[in-house]
Amino acid sequence: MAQDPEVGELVDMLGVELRIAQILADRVFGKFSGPKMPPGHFTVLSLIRLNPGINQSALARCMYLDRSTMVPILDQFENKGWLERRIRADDRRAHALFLTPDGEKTLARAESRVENLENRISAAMGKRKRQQLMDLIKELQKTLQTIDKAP
Amino acid sequence: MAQDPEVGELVDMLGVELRIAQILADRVFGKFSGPKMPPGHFTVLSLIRLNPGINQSALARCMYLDRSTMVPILDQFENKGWLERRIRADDRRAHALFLTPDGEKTLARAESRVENLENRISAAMGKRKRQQLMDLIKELQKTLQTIDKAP
DNA sequence: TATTGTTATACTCTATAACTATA
DNA sequence: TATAGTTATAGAGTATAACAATA
Repeated sequence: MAQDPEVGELVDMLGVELRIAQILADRVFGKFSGPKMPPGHFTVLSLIRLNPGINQSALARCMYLDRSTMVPILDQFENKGWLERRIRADDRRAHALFLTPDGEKTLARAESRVENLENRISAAMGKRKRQQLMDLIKELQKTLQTIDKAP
Repeated sequence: MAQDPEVGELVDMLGVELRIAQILADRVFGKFSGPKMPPGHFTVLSLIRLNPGINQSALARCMYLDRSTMVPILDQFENKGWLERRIRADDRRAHALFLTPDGEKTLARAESRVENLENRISAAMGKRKRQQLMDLIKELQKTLQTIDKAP
C-alpha cells in the first residue's frame, strides 16, 4: 500500500488489502494479456473453454454476475468470431456456448502472455510462496461463500 | 470458483482467482460494513485517519486512482459532515484532509462491523492461515508494484 | 514550468425491471 | 409458474483533458 513513502500502513483488514492487490493485478494483467483482452473477458473465455456447451445463465452465476450483464460481453465475442451460440435441442430456451477455432487461438495467445506474468511473479516471490498464496486465496473464496450464504 | 457444481476448475492464474475473491469480498464486506459504506469509501476514510492532513493528490496516488476521481468521493464525505478540507498555510494549492468527530465515529462503527467479519474469517480459516494470507497478499502487492514499474 | 484541486465529459461495468419464448 | 435470453435504462466508478490558482 505504501506507494507514497509518507503514507502509513493500513488497518489489518483482508478486504482492504485484497482491493489494492486487485487494482494492481488488473493494471499489470492488462499490460500482459494484450490490448484487446481485459481481465474480465479473459476469465469468461477461460470458463467457456473449460466448460464447453455451458449456457449463459450458468456462466453468469459462476462469475457472480447478473445474466443480463453477460449478454453484451458475449455479443462482442460473437462479433469478433471468437464464440458460437448454439440453441440446444433439448431446451430451446438455452444457448450452448462454444469457442470457435479463432477464439481458441486468441485465448491461447493471451494465456501465454499471462503465463509470462505468472512466471515473473513466481520468480519474484518464489514458486512455493506463489502456490501457497493461490491455495489460501481459494480457501478464502470458500470461506466467503459460506459466510455469504449464511448471514 | 465452483459455485455451480457443473463448472470445472479454472486455470491456475493468480489474477483470475484474485478477481473472484475480490467480487466475493466486496459482496460480503458490503453486508457487514453497513448500507452507507461501500468498501472503497471505507478505505478512503481509513487512510485519512491514518494520515491526518494528507492532501487529495497523495491520497489518490496511494489508492492508484486519478486525483479527479477523488473529488466527488470527498465531496460526499464533506456533505455528510465526516470530513474537513483545510487549505494549507504553507502551500495554498493543497487541501489538508481531516476527519471530523462525526467522521471518526462513523468509521469506528463501520470498523467494528468489519472486525466482526474478520473474526468469522479467522474462525473459519484459522488465525494462522489468515495471517499467512495477509502477509502473502502484501508481498504480492510489492511484487506487482515492481513489475508495474519495470515493464 | 509544474502541481493542486476542480470541472466537463465519456467510457466501462454493473444491476433492475420488463419483455419473449420456451419449459 | 418458472427459467433462458434479451432489451432499455440507470447508477456506480473510473479516466482524460482542460482550466484557475499557486508554487
